[in-house]
Amino acid sequence: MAVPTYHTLVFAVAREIPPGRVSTYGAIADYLALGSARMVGWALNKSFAAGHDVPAHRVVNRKGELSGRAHFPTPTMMEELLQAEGVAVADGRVQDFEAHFWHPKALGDDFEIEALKPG
DNA sequence: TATTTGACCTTTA
DNA sequence: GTAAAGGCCAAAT
Repeated sequence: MAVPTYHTLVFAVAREIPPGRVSTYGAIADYLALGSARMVGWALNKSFAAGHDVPAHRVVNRKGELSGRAHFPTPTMMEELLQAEGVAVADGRVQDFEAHFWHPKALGDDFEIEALKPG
């Protein structure tokens, strides 16, 4: 966390995703205005390996599909967590995805500064 | 130091 | 309308 790399920003934004809401790789990438959506998913992959407490289960692809479920400890963990938060998931897809969609921009323009503050 | 990979998105045929 | 390929850029090997 000492040096704000791309992961740092992705982790910070992912952590700020409110429960019961889901975001997309493109939304995070667009908010960060860096790299591309691929990097977001790639960064989240390391989130578990690095032991970060990042709610990666709240991040899905543009179609609302749980594309990253296969990378979780268990393939059903992602779906279980979302359902536990009140997000309806069926067949590996988020129901009413647009209704649960959440854009990082909702945090405000000062978030990225707060995220980089040492804590 | 150079090459390969990656939980995606957008555009064109 | 569906299908395929390209583009994006950083991190690990």
